[in-house]
Amino acid sequence: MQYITIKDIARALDISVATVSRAFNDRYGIKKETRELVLRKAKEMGYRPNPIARKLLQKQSLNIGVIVPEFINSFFSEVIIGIQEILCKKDYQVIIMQSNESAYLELKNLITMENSMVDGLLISLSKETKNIEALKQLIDEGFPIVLFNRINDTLPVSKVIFNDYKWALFATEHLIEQGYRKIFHFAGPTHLNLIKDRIRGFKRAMEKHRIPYEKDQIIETGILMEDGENAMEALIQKNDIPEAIFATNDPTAIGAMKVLKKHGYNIPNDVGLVGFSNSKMAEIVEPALTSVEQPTYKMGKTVAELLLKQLTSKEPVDSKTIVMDGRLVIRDSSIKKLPLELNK
Amino acid sequence: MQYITIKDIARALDISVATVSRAFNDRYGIKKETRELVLRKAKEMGYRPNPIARKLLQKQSLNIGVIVPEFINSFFSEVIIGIQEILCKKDYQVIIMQSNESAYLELKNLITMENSMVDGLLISLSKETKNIEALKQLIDEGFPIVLFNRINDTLPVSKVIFNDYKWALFATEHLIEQGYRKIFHFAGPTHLNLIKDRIRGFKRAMEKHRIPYEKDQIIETGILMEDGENAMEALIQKNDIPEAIFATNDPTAIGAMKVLKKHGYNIPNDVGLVGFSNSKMAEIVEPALTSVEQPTYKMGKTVAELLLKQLTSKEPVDSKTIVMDGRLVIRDSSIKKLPLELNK
DNA sequence: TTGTAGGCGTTATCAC
DNA sequence: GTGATAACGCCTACAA
Repeated sequence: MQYITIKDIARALDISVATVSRAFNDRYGIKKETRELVLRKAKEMGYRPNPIARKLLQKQSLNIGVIVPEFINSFFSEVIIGIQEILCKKDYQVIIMQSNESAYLELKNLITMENSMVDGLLISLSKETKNIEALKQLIDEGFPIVLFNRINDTLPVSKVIFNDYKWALFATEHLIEQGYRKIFHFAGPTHLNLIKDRIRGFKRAMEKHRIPYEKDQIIETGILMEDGENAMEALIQKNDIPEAIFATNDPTAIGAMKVLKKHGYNIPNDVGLVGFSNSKMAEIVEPALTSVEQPTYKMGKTVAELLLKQLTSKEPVDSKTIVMDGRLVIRDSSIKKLPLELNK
Repeated sequence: MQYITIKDIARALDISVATVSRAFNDRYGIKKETRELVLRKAKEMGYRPNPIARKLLQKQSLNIGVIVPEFINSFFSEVIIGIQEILCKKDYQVIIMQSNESAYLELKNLITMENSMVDGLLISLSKETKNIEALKQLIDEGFPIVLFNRINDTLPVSKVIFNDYKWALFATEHLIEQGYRKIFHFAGPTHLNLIKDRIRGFKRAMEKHRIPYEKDQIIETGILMEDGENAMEALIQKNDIPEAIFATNDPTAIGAMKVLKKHGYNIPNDVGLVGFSNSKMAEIVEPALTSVEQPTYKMGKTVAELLLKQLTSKEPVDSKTIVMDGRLVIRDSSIKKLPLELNK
């Protein structure tokens, strides 16, 4: 591949490279005819500006790094689409890396990104991440970073999160309103903020409705389907069957559903179920799973816009935290059938 | 962010930039002590080489573009993980773009990639793509491209595909072996090679087992769950109920399943079902869906390796087509229950 | 309005 | 073994 440069154009037209350069940039300071001449010739020769040269000069890579735990599940894929939507328009390129939920890989990604001179970073922490020193240092150096979804409260940067507390509260309240009382919460890794918030929401709902609950009704399960299966299996072994479960995400809810069905329990009549994230799977399982929908795409756009603001404004931008709202998608898994319907 | 350059190091040590540069590159041609001195100082000053300057000099961006129809469903996400696995190790960065199954957007992505001077391109065509002129031209110019999964036969480049014919044949044969005779095929957009191959496989299986079938047992449905729903709904309206359906992917199979169940049909006893791609959803629906598993991750790695070979070898590399194998994951949706079991 | 020249950070080719 | 210096492709003072 031989690329045409402004030198080639300059030579072809017997003018200086400066003039050619001006034709593309300076809207003034160049004679209209020259400008048009250059532009025509450039098109004819198939010239395309070399972005790398420009990047070297402007000291920016126009690359933004995105580090997410994974993008197999649609949650992060959808966020990424939102991110790209905004950044591509501004000629940024998005480099996506997965931490695979590993703190080690996350750090490695971080370093790779740093070395590759990305202009900014959008990060959702792995479930393992506890040590945030490297991140903190980067932030302290003034490197533009926005955290989203899986954040760490103590880091002084802009953040975009979901109102996990509120929607965990609503989700639990929904179960209460359906008449369920002995409600369990399958929680994820409790050192994550968003998991803590969901637990808080669960507790608040129970307290608000004056429903007593035991500590062990909140079970730390992990975030995979198997985790939900295992937790449910353990409860069944103990013969400690909940009336309903509010699970911290869809996979664990579906895992629980699987095991419950296997053991002959009817959902929603014996056990009600609510998940979180409203994945594609929630629509497909039977009964369809009630779940909290999160504005993934919009979250992506918001994160990107926040970073963009930091990147473009010359003065340091105050970091702020944007809290996004969702909605509860109510499906069969949490709506007790009336006796009438049952008889059908 | 102020970056340290080799100039800074040179100045600090009162030596020339050439020597500093050599310390990082030439393993010889520099005194050991000087080398160590430079390395130590560099570390101390927090020096990191500027990849952009290097790229400018070597005339390569170390960026690889990947264009896929979407990455919400896990198929392409998994392929991308394989791609990254290989390319990141070789210091390439991967730029991912989605065509959203739109030929227009695909072309736009292609142009963006071209302008951003990626060193190579990995492409899976959108379902709409018919006009391949732009791609053809790029290939003719010698631009390194590898196609995968959704390919176009006529383009003279390396390709990585799945053995759709064989596994469509096996999938259909599996249904035949289970005793199903009136088997329908829900096909996707028939101008895609992989869809054609799956249709061929279906036909071959039927012919091999001397099962007569009508043309309208092959239905072009699209690739979404709704497409499967609509096609099934239409069949039910016509009261033309298949004994089994081999669907071109999991979503359409699951769409059909949904509608069949709604109308009171038992799967697998009234209607057998087989999908394609073995998505997460296949495990979760009820009954679990028999589906053809494709080696997505390995496909990604293979595609990337093929491109890498082109990128590194100096002589033009012969383009070849690699055909990958999978397996049929047999689940409940296609295994007729014996009367004994039915009585339970 | 146009051209000359210097520089972005690196590597490579010469001399010395 | 080391140091000037010229690239890579582009932009931008400054001079003409």
